[in-house]
Amino acid sequence: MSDDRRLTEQGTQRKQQLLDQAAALFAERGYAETRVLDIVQAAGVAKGLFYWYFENKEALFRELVQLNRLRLRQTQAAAIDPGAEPLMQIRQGSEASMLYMARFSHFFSLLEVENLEKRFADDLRLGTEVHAADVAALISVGIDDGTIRDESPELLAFGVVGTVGYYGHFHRTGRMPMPVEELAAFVGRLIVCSLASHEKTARRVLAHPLDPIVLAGTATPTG
Amino acid sequence: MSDDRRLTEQGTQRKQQLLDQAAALFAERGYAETRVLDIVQAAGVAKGLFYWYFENKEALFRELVQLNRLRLRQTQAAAIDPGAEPLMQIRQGSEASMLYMARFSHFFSLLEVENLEKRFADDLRLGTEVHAADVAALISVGIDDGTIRDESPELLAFGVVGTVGYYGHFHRTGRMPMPVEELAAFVGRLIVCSLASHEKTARRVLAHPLDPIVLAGTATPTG
Amino acid sequence: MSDDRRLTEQGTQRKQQLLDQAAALFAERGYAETRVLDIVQAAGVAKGLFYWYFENKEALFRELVQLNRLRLRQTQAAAIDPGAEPLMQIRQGSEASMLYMARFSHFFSLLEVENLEKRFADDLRLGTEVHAADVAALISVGIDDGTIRDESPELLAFGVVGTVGYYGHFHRTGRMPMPVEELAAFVGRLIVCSLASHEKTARRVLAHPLDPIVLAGTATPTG
Amino acid sequence: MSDDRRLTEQGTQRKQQLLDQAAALFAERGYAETRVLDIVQAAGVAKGLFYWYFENKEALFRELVQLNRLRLRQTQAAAIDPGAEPLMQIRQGSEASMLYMARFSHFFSLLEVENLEKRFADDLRLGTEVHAADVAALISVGIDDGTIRDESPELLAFGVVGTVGYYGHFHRTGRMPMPVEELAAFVGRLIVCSLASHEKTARRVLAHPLDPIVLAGTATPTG
DNA sequence: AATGAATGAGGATTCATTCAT
DNA sequence: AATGAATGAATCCTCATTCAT
Repeated sequence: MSDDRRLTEQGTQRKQQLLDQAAALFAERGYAETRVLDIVQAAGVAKGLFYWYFENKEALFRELVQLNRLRLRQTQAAAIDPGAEPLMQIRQGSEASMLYMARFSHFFSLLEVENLEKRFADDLRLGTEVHAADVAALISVGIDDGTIRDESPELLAFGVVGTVGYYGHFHRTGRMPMPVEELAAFVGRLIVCSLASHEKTARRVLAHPLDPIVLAGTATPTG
Repeated sequence: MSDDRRLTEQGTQRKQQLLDQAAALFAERGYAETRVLDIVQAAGVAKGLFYWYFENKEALFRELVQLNRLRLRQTQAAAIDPGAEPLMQIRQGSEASMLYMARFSHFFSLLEVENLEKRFADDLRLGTEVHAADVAALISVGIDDGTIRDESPELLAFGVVGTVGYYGHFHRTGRMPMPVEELAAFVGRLIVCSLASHEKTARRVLAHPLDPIVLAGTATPTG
Repeated sequence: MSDDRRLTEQGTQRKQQLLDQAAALFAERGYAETRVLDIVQAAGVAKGLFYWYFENKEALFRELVQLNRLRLRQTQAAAIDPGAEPLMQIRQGSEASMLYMARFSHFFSLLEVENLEKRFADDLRLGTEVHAADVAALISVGIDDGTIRDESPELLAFGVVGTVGYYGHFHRTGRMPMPVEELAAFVGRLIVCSLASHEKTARRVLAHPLDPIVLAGTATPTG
Repeated sequence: MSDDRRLTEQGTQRKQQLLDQAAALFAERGYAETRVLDIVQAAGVAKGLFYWYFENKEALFRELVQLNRLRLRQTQAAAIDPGAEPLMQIRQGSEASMLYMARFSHFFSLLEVENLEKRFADDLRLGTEVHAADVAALISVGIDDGTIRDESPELLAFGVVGTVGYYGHFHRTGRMPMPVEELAAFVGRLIVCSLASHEKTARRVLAHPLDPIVLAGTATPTG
């Protein structure tokens, strides 16, 4: 592949198919352990075709990561009620993230490669960094209006992102034997409790259940 | 290498040296990206010598993980006051873990390899699993005596382990620009707040500072 | 492509365009280093089209060589005055060759591929061989009439061909910072001096300048 | 291979062996057409071993070129009598070059890759460039003392280098069916005639035969 | 004529592991 | 213990060529 050429309808599908198969394989056995040959074989095409659509294996990976990040953000945005109080927005975002991660776990596994593949670090980090910044902003507001404990917003924000990430991870690796919705709700509660400045604030935010969450990109088989 | 033969004084040092260099390289660029050649070059010895001390690359990795796990547990055990209340013990263990992770970050990175290398999953998982079980037991006691929120102990325990893990990770990746002691204290507070059943419980547990924590294995040059 | 089918007007142009681009690329980076993809991209058409006009890459190359050889011979023939003395004819042919090589340098580079691509050796060799034979015949006459040194005509002929070839090469590779006409005149002088049996013969042949030389194929955009 | 490591006696031999085989193959079928596999198979070793001694195929090639250039210069230096007149020195150098090129023709073929492999152009050009500069210096002296025709020394020098190169080439490609010594003598004569300012100068320089020429590096099987 | 898609043989390079000394 | 040498399976990627539309 040389540049961003124009793809036909069929071409677009084929590319998507390769992305899908690659995502599944990466999630199943890891990036390094997945050969280009595995991907094309899974898609039932010849090896050379891979390079018609992608510069190389790494480029495919990056495309995958980018795509995923975009969708997660869309899901979060859709789940958050801009009019709600900060703590509530954080809760909404967290639960949405959990559900998204569970739904597209094979995709999301990719984001955990962070340590093994240093060369992807920046791409991957970007995701949490942006998310953390969003949360930090909400926390600042919460601290100002007294609903959130007065600690460093950045530090607390990393806690939120981390908690979501870890439970997602535990869920993916099969250590959370429960419906995702239940887990998501639990994580929401945990985060609210860890941030709330007072018991009653926490209780108030947790009082009523959230609206059902709609995941982005559900239509395509890619997930 | 065939079996666990007896090593001379020099041999032991040489082996330790290889373990150290490997740990540093694994942490820096990941397992798959670190070649045996890199390790021996870093240690300044010939390639063939590697196999005098280790069955193969994987065996070295496992040895590293095991060693690390052992030390972490020792550190935690030393930091925990068996007579203190559950929440306090959890706090002590968490802070100790944070300090340990910061001190031996190059070692600790290994525990995050989890996803990429499926074949190490079990070895690695063991660590968090055991830790989580310990914490869960303490949480159960706390729930019974009313100091900890009445949620699934297992779920909450994963939160504790996860929080420690994530902040450790963020710290390693240079996103926590502060002294480790401060970060450790923050994490302790966060965990206490997320678990405590009531504000006053949290306040009580957080009232006085912890005893200074002694890290295991500090003596060796490896540590 | 299967046989020599009849091309439409546009088809002929398209083919010529591909030949041109290929010639330029071959000259610039060599045969093996030029991919079919490069050629079609340079021509702005799709890859598949290449095979509509050419059997394969090798066939294109041979076509190019043949075309080039033909033109060179035409140019030489036009420049030579059949009535002049042998040494003069050789001089005329040499200068004409130099000018041709300079004018169509991208084409002419092809004749130097000889060594790398053994499979083209015969095609390419043919060119110099024929040229050398022509020159040798003239030399024989010159030896007989005493104007040319009495050495093996074949050996001397290769010297003429070689000299022209080398200076052409040096010129192409940018090591002759002077107008081609001047270089051509120099080469003519050098060859005359190297062949002439006596000083006065050389002086006589070099006494007057040559008629202006007309290059073959100048009309086409290819040239 | 990483850097310039220290080789054992055996290692040095093995490396030389690979260089030899590669030189022979490159000369026989060209650089691009020679696979690393061919080289190691010719040497009877495993593929991987190639990379123990050479960075890659290109590095081997460069090493070969460099080695060859060095030897040629040594041969030339040994053949030239510093006390002789310029034209004589040029004659001596030219004949020595011819003999060297014939003796190590498989090596020397490499220098003709010039056009095909643009990426080697600089390495290869260096050889002729240096040679031409040496000759040009001698020519300048000859022009000053009136023994050489008054033309641009640089231009004339390229003629000398080119003539030697071309006859060497013709010889290698089997078009000079005669003993090398004879061909070398002929080339010497041709060059002298092409440069000499007067017949008598040429005659004087060509009057007596040259001392026998000793080739550099004859001892090793490498040539 | 023309295009984008698809094929697959082929070649370079890496690297864990073994071997001889 | 230690070294340099050797092995070869594994894998990425290239690119001429063919195909379907």
